[in-house]
Amino acid sequence: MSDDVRVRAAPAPSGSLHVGNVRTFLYNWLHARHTGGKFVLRIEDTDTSRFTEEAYHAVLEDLRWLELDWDEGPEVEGPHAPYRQSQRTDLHKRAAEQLLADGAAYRCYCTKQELDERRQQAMAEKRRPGYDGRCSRLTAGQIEAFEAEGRASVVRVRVPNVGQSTYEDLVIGEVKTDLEQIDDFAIVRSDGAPLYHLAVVVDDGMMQINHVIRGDDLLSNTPKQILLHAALGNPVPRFGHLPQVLGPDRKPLGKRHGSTSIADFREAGYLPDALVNFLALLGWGTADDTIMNREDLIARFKIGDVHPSPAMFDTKKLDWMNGEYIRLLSDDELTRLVTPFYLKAGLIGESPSPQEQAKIEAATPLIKTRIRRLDEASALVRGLFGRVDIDQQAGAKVLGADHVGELFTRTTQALGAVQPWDKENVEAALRAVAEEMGLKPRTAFAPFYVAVSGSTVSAPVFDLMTLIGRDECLARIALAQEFSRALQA
RNA sequence: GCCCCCAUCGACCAGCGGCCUAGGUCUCCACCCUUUCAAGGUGGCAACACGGGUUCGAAUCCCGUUGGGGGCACCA
Repeated sequence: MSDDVRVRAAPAPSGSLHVGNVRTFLYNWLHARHTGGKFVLRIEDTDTSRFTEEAYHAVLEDLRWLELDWDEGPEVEGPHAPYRQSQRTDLHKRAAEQLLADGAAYRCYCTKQELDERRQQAMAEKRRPGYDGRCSRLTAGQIEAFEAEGRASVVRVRVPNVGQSTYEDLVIGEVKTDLEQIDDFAIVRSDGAPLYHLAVVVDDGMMQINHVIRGDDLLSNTPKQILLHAALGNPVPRFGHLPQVLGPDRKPLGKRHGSTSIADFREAGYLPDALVNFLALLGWGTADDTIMNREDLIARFKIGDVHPSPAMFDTKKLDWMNGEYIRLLSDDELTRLVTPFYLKAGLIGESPSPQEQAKIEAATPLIKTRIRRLDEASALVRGLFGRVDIDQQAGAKVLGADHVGELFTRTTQALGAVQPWDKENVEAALRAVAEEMGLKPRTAFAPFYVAVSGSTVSAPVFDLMTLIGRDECLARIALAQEFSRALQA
């Protein structure tokens, strides 16, 4: 039982999750699923001023969208509830009292101002700017005097200043820290609010988390947490530190890199499976396989194989991979997924008519190999849902050619005779005209792309023409004919 | 200033002392296919940061340099 892996994700709810954090959660999730352990979700919402209920729900929604399911946590609950840190402060305070009683911690009466001054002085003298531990040496009389004075105090942990803290990191390997480098850190604020290190350690301990996998920005804090676990009498969990996810400028991925939240990726038309696959490969990989579904990932992922060096978030590869996943979709699935994007692009209304619905479905096989993100689809099939203004550049480039007038005239005649109006016949008619005029296919058909789609880039034109019908086709060709004449004049 | 972590093609990974003439994927380039754009197929360019060791043998182990990142809070 106690051998079962228990990991956790501990997001601070500040809106839609950032891809870097998601990668961390994913690795926790994969580690839990690979080992048959439990994945716990705990919301670290202690800083109530910064976090909203809305942001909290956004986090849960992101995880659900990504299909990273949690075994214990908000809404599913579990034996270690509550799973919101803000509801656990009493537990944290009690732990602090215990540490105080055991002598593992002490009250520090230095004021914020005093600490700031000393820190600045230390910096000026090029010394390490940490706390010097003076309140740990207070006499009973001095403490009494401070208390009588009504001085506020923080609670600090006594950290020995000799010796080393050593642990075996799951991804980095052995990590040694001289305890001299760690000063007596605060665990409770002067207003009584428990601080981060206390809260995590207490919660991880009570929730029996035995593998802590997190970003390496917490690496140098790990000895503190190991100390705290020991002081609290907890079994010390194993730690694994994941390197940063970098932006294209090789700086840690952040807000200034633009759209990096899960909500952004969802809106741009990335699929959760693609994102999961891609993120899994950011810091880990196999010799041969790139496209791996969740089962593959779970089967092959080993936390010990994670690369200890930082990885750059490369959108190009994500785009490619997303395209691969789109092509893996059935037509029905793809239709269902792109429809909201057509709505957003204004191609269709809230509740499409049967005719519109038929077009939506007919468009799917036409876009499937042509998009890498769902939001790219509407541009390719816009002409299917209504007339599109001719793009000036495309028009000038294609419709200005000498053969265009005759091509349009002859084609109009040919299309008038097509019977029945289906793709084979439409295509045959156009090819026949091209051949009569001795035109290469690409020069013969380009004008029709512009006439029908307004652009030279779109879904295949024979399909579009067939779908919009003869009358509409002839009308658009007539319009393009005018455009062409205007150019000649 | 002090401490810690990291270092293979442009990018992501493989490599755990000989299988390495360093492999795969994305990107890029060329060609093929082709109604545009894609998709698909074939081929190509491209890397062990540097310097010292250890060893019969090093991309792999050790040390240093350089470069990148993180930390040193009554933030998380």
